[in-house]
Amino acid sequence: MHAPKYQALEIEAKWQSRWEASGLYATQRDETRPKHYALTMLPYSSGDLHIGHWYAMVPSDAKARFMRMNGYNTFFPIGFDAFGLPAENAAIKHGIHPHKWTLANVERMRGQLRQMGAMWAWDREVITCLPEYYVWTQWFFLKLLDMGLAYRKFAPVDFCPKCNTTLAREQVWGDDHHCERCETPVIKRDLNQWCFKITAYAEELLSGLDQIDWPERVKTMQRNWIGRSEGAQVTFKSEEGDPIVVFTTRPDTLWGATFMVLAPEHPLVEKLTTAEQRPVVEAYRAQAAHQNEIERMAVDKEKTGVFTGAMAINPVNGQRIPIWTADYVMMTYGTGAIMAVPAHDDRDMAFAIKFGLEIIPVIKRPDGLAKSAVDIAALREPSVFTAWLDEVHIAYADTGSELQVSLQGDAEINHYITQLRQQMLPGTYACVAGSRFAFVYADATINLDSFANASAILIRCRAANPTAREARTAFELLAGNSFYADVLMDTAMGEMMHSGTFTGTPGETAKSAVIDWLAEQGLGKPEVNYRLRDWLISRQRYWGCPIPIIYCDTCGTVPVPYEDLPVLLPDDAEFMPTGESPLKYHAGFRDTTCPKCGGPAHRETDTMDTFLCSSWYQYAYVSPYHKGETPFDRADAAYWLPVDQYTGGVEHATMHLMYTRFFTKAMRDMGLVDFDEPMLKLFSQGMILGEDNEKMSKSHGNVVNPDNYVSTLGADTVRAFLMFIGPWELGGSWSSTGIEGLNRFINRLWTMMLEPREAPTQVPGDADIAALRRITHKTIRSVTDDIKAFKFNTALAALMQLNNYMIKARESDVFGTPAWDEAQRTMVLLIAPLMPHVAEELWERLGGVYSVHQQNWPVYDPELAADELVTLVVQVNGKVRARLQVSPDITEESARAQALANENVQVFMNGRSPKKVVYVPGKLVSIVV
RNA sequence: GCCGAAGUGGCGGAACGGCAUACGCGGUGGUCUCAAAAACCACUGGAGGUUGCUCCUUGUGGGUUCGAAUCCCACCUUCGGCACCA
Repeated sequence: MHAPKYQALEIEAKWQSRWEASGLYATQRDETRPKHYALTMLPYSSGDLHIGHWYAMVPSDAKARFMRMNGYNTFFPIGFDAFGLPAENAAIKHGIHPHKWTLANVERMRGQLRQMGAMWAWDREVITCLPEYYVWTQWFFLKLLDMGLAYRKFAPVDFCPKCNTTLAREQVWGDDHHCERCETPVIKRDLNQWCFKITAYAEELLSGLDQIDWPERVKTMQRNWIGRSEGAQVTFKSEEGDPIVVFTTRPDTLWGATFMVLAPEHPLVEKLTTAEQRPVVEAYRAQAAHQNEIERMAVDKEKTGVFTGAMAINPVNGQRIPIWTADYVMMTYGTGAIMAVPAHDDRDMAFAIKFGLEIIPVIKRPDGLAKSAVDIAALREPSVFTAWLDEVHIAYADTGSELQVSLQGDAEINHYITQLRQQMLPGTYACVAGSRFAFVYADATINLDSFANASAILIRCRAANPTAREARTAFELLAGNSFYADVLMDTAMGEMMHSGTFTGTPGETAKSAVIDWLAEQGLGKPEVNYRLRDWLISRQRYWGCPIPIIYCDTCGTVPVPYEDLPVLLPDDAEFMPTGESPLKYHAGFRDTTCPKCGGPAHRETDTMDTFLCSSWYQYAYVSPYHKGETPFDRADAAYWLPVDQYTGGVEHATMHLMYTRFFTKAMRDMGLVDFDEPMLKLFSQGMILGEDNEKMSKSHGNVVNPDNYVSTLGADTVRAFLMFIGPWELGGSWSSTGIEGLNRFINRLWTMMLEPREAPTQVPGDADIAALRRITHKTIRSVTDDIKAFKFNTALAALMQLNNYMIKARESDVFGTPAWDEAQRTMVLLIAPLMPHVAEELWERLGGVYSVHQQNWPVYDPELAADELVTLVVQVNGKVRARLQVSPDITEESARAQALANENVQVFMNGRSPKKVVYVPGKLVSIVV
């Protein structure tokens, strides 16, 4: 007699239909039990469930099943993100209507999803392209418009020439600014576009991250994306009196502002430019505008810019400074104008050096480092000077032509300058740079602390040295010597200098002290800036949710009244390969009447970014296609929301995960929900790679089709393998031999559970029973902890160990004992979340009542799981020299005595007596001799 | 350049202050077979050896500790994100 063979396909088909027929996964509100809303990111209805979907969904399902067995009323819904360009492309290519194509795909994917054996709540499925769904997407648009969170503007926007549509900023990826979907580099276009004011929630989107249990990497990405900067707004004035407002994060460097830069698109450029400079400025602006049209320039391109001819007045010291325009200043961030402080900003430094603009350091290096290069020919008696340097222990190098001196701290610098001057020949000069910037002459020392001194320095140095005549600024005399390279610029928060009454203000308080003073003087105010941009939602495509807006010649932009929703997509649009949306040419859709005046009007023909559909889908699931005043049933929402555990790919960190947080905050403000964050916990899985460790793609030829494996080895094997690959958050590579190993495991498990055996004739020993129960309870403990922490790979490893143990144990006398039965039942319960079909079949064959998935998760008994003997490691001088099998409650004295008595330990102690003995109960004895 | 993650046998990985290499893959030998596959059993980090043993080994170099894959510092490599954001 042998066990029946493990027939995966038969078992899986049988249980899938039984689960469905018995409504095992139907959703039920149950106020008596704690709820758990588990959610995996909804798939796009591509028509094919690929291995990446399996990799994302299977562990998510396993965790949901685990929660269910732990007493939670668990909701694990599924649906389809069904709008989007692929459907439209299919329509153009194959002449199939996107609606038909999409629904056929959904039907196919439903079948594939069923094969996965997940506990999907099919009764709450949503498909985002159905009017019953998108009526609410449109409703949200109107609500946001009512709240002032939606607006239309004409501006240059990112446009994908392949998809023929605009994109939101966060949908443009990488160095080459390519389309997130098709990887084509984007171009800029000036268009009228609808935007959502996500920036209105910038501060809350940032601070809310502290309240949610999300992976740090995702939170960090969102923080960087939001890009909060604290600083001040400061108003400069042109000589003619035009206010020029700048944003700066370093108001403490204001005294070092030696020029200003306006973005080429800045409106003031036109006004400020002098007649003389107008031709070059106009040429530059034209070129900058043109560069926007074509591909973006290389990242580390040489800085460019032109002088406008105008001068500004630095409000803190009255200094006249030139106003330039350059494309390194962006019109879209801050005010589009900056004060340039080249001494403490590397971009301004590069620009100043290139164009010969003055540089005045105003912050002292916190490290006190200074350097000085002295021309040996400038010294009376070089040997006397070097002897002095040696005597006072000042480090220097002699290059043959100059002494390169390194100095530390004010006292040393001052002492050095005094000595140096005595040694210098008249008509020569030397410099000090770093913690102090000074030019030293036999008869004077001049600090580089103001425009006036800068010119004085330049005049004297030019007179002293013919090569200095080429220098345009005093600073350039330093920049020309590579010895100074690391002390020329410093961006640290240091003590202020050369800054009037603020001189001496320490770095820690400088920023706030200056901001307070600016506000008092009416010169500026505190200001926070964000890198985050508003969400551009218009898409020039057909297959999306229509934007419910009507344009009327008399009434202007008119929202479609709520009662007229939904604005339906016409089904008779013509799909031509023109690259333009068919809606634009569909008279029946486009031409309408104004809801206000009844006159002729036309509809908005752009549709919405599909990320809108997925921004609120988790709310739709609680009561799909809701009919009523709100997008979902309030009682259902109150019970299920918010999502307790979300899982999905990290690629959505700054897109979907940002959008849905924004939606939730807006929904709270419209009174729909009473919480601030949509998903309390998030787990971001890694990516599954091909067998060659490369990203799966058709061009690599390494794409794995899950259906091939599901139809031969069965879904449970595929599930188990995907979870066994490695830590879920790190992703991993497919392995065609690796999956065989998991199939082998299930087969061995099957045989171990079901292979008949005659009852043993001997009574088993107590120790054998205890050992079996010990590993059983230990396994419960580790599998429970591992699944809680999403460590499915180690959970499976623990189950394999139990299986290996039981395979041997079943040959012994413990077979058939209550301990054996306990081990078998436990095994089935523990595998249930991971391999739901095998578990159900084994459960039935063991005589369990339907269904294993409705059983309680086993609880381990710490006493049974406790080790009877532990291995005590004995180290001599940090090296393992012996291992003792001892009872875990051994006394310290006894442990020490046994350790010292060990033969091998004595060999390594070599007759010496222990200096120190470290005892860690249950772990080790460490002897130091 | 900045931020984040990761570097452990032939491979995926485990351990995350206390027995390095759990579990799986692959490999070697064996059982079964006319033979092969499957299945099962044994071995499998490297070097040495008198085989109930030693030395070496967790990207590199330092440090802390009785003890470091694990903690600290510096560096190298790979991957991901951001990048002229004032």
